[in-house]
Amino acid sequence: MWSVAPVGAGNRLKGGRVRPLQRKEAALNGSGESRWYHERPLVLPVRGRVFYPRRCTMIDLRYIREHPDQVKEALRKLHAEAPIDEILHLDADRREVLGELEALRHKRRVASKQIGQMDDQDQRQPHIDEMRSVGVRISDLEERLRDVEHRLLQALYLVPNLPHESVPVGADESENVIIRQEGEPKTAKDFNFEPLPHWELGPRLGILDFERGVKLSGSRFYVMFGMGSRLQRALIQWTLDFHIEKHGYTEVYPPFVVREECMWGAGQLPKFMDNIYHDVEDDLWLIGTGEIPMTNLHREEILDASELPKKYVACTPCFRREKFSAGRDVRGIKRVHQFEKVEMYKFTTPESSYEELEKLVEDAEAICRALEIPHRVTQMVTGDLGFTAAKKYDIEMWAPGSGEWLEVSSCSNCEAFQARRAEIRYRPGPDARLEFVHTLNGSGLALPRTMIAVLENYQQADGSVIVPEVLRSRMGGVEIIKSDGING
RNA sequence: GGAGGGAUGGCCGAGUGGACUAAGGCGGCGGUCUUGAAAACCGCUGUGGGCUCACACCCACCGGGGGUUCGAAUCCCUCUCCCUCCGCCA
Repeated sequence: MWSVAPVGAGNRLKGGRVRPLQRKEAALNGSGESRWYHERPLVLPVRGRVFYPRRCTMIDLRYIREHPDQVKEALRKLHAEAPIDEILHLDADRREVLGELEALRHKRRVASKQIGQMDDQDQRQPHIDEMRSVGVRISDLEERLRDVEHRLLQALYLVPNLPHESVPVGADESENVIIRQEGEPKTAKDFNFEPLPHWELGPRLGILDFERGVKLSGSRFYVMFGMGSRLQRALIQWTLDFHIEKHGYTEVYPPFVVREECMWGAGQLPKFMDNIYHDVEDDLWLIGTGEIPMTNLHREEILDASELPKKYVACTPCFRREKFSAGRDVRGIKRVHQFEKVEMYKFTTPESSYEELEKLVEDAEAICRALEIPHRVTQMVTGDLGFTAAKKYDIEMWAPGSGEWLEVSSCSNCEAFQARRAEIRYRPGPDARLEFVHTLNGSGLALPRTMIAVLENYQQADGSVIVPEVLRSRMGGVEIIKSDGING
């Protein structure tokens, strides 16, 4: 059960919340007074155990300990905050307590062995009495240690990944750097008519239905019909096959709901707690991206150096509460609660991860190119990196109807950030120490936005949409989606 | 949903309060022997942390957590996971 030393509210995660959890068994059998609800500490559990900093997060802690100024400087560039001073303080506390505790444990161990070898009860008793008092001190120190480690770990989990040196410094997304662009954005002049946004185009064709989405599930939900649904399915299959056959990825079909520790491992918790759907009944979490199950495929594993890099691709639904973007992008299918995404994921050695990041971006771009849709690659500046990435590129497709560049892919190198949280390691050589792998993820691509780009780029004056050539064989040879295409 | 059985090192597997510093075996690494290999024999073997320039040393880890005890793989409580059978079911 989750019994740890009591921690004051001030030690709880900033912005987090402590969720009451139903634990009938615990309430019935446990020692606590609470009847039906237990407060759960916000500590990463792994296989049901509390995940102490002595485990994998220690490497990160050691870096903070030895380079506090660099860490603070990096956080400043990220425009992020983390309790570094608190971490340093707790770390010092921890080591002080630990030193004292271990000395006492050693003393007890030696003495206990001697007591076991004594026959004479009168001879034993004074030693037993002494060790009894040592045991009390050990218990006290252990409780202090638990408390300190608990607080230390909570603080550590608030530290975002630090940026790679090659990432340009910038405050926010407005300063992101355009790396390259392929194709010219199409304008009304190119079309010879005013291109429609997909939220008009789709319903007119009878392939997108927002009213029924609301009827079934509420705002930000939608229904696709006929050739719309078929177009998406063709895109998914074609994209998966593309990455499998041309880029050497292994297809994965993972669960779409996961345990809480998967969320911590992938870096979704604690930061994005309020953006994730969570089933309280069985304590399962709906994935917001395929990155989550794929990160955890090798959680707590030691990979063989010879099998790196491991490259996976999966199409998964993604569920997002979008609590942080209320009122933004409310029209169309650009920002929705449920969508499909083809996700690429790599486990690599530290030496090759940046090379693999470039390849990852190229793999995603190849999809844009094959679809013949203008796109560009942008690099995130430090202020727009997010919580888990050390370096990140976005790929944007031009949507002429909506009149904007649409982020269809995001490719990140998380370095050891997720590997450390999920404890994914490999042995670099026969006698080498275990090291954390690097993990990378990249959409290849996100379906609704790719659908938007296809619909808006391939639309014609009469409201019909040409099917991109590469998809036709998967759509029964259909070349044009017309308004009578519902049953097509 | 019901009943039962389990969880020990890379793997198999012994271990009911003190020599567990975890038996034995398999695998792996090194060596002896050999022209070479096999076999045989000998030795070694995990993870994390603390303290260290380093070595050495110390602490923890037998599914997780808590407890009893001078002392716990072993006893108690609790949670999780896995397996088998029955029931239900796409």
